[in-house]
Amino acid sequence: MVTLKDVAKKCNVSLATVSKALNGHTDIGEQTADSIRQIAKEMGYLPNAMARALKTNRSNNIGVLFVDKTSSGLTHEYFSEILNSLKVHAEFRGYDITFISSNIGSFSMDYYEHAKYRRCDGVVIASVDFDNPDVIKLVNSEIPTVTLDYIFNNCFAVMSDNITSMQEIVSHVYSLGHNKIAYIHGEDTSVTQKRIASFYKTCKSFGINVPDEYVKSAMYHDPRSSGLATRELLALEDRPTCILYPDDFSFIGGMNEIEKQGLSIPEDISVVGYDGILLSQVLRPKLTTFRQDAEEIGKQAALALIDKIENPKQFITNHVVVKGKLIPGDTVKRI
Amino acid sequence: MVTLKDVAKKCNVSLATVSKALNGHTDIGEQTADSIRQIAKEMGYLPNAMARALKTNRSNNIGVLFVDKTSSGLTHEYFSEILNSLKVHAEFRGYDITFISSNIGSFSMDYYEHAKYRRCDGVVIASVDFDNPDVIKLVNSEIPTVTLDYIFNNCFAVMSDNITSMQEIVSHVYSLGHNKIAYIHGEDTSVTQKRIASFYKTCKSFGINVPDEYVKSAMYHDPRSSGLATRELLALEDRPTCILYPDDFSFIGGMNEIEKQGLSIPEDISVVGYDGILLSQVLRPKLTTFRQDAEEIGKQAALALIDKIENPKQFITNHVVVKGKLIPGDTVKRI
DNA sequence: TTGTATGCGTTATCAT
DNA sequence: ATGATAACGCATACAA
Repeated sequence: MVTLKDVAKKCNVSLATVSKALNGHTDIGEQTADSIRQIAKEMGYLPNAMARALKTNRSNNIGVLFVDKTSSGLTHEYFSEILNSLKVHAEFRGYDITFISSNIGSFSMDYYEHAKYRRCDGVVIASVDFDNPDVIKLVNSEIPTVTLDYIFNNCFAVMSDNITSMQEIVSHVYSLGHNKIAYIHGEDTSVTQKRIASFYKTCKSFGINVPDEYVKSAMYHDPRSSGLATRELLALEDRPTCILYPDDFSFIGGMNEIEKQGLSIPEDISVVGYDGILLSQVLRPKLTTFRQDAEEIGKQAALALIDKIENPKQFITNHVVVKGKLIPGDTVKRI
Repeated sequence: MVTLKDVAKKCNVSLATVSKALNGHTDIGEQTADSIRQIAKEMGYLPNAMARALKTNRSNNIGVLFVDKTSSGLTHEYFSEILNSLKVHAEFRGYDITFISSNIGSFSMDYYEHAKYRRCDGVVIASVDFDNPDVIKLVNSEIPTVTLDYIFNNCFAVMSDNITSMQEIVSHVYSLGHNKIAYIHGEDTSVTQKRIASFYKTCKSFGINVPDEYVKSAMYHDPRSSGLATRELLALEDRPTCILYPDDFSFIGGMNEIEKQGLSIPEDISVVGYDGILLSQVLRPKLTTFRQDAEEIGKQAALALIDKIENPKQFITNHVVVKGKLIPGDTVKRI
């Protein structure tokens, strides 16, 4: 381990001078600084992040909290895309990413304690379970936080645009002649509530009547439950002409059910997914879906959090809405 | 921030005593220790990981290096499952996970420097690009490392069993009467080489002749290239009766091509995937595939690395092979 | 412009 | 059984 002290000795200057030179302070002679940097590099000097953090009380490390009931958060492509984007943009700004969880080591810490223990400068919370007391404790703590797809009143939030997205989907489907539109939605979350409300509202704006039996409950990322809902919808006396799914992956369950009944997409029934994951783009017929801009969501989260960390005084806590984009495919027939 | 000093003051003992009590040293009086622990808890004391790391030269943090040419590593379900498992088991042993990358902040560090800077106690390397000089530098450094699916001579490796898996796949297909078996493989990596060799060897052991045109090159996780390869195979004069794909996701490309030609699975052509991702289990017909035990791979990687970190002297650097499992589906017809 | 000295919070050594 | 103290590597206030 080569330390500042070693470099100082080699350079015949004081430790403080080396520190300043390496950190680009202006009160060091031009050539002195240059030669110090040069020698430090030659010696393979690397700052010790721990020592620096201890001294400055800043770890340059941001925590990521993914709580998923199924603990499959990472295998959900939407989240892994966000995580990747978050990582890229945080790293660009000099921050590393550490996962936060409870149960670290033999005894358990809650999220706040874990983040505090690691001296995270901030935490990004992507979770379905915002009612979790531990999550609430973290959000209300002095640690800067940013939430995804959920708004706390004292915490910056990055929201995917669930209102507009449903508007666009319904409008698209309606413009192709459909007015018997069914919606299979995911489990009850604030995101789901928004989508449902927007679904009803948009339908109403077009004068579309939505019978109760056209709105089915299923689970996100779960083809089985969407398959069951699909079966129910297909069994209706007055069958819908188009079904909206909770997400692209769940649609697979619907697809299976539809094919099983000898129906074909989109000739006999039209369908729309949600998320725009890779899968939706490689299925044939190509799935009509709504692409959430996960890259942008991750980026906004990183930038907002870092801004909050670095400029706490002037930071304005509000929320930003990230627009997605309808991706027309070949699964909605013009009728 | 409540520190050891604060607790010491409250307890009317010295700072050293508190430290010992909290760390379970035996040279502290039973009741003293108890009351100290009690009070520390009440005061909400949390150790400062940075200070501790500085002093002990151990960060209780392990780095994860995912290099993917497409930088889509995380969106590959196989890897995200491994990552999740790694995380769970590392956390259980008291270690947190931090991503390692180059380009941290404005200037770039290589992987070794990054890991060193963060004082990672060890690094897990999951990468396709093991030729990368920076990866090699890291592996050859003093930092304990564990590689996934690649063997360096001085580094513990966790290997998925690519030899046996191909044996099982070919045996299964052969047992159902196929002897015209085509293999679409991924890009050239050591994993691919093993699978190809095992494919040829197993075929030979059954007396199956494999014409050169039955072995096609495509890319992992890329339905397009597998789709093209499928087209070529289907155009063959002497068409194979079964096609093995690089992975489940790539199979989608083949599926599209097969359907496009009006053929059906498995009546007209049989197919087998690889990986056993969620998707393979929800498609209908259910895809016959080989499930890699990503959970076990992540676990073994975590345990081996931590063992290497905590018992460097007695640690034996070798490799462990994690067996997967053939998951018969409905895509291979008995002929 | 450069150097000295202090302390961040902890662990560990050595006294007592 | 308990306490005083040094040291980990660094940044910084202050002195020179």
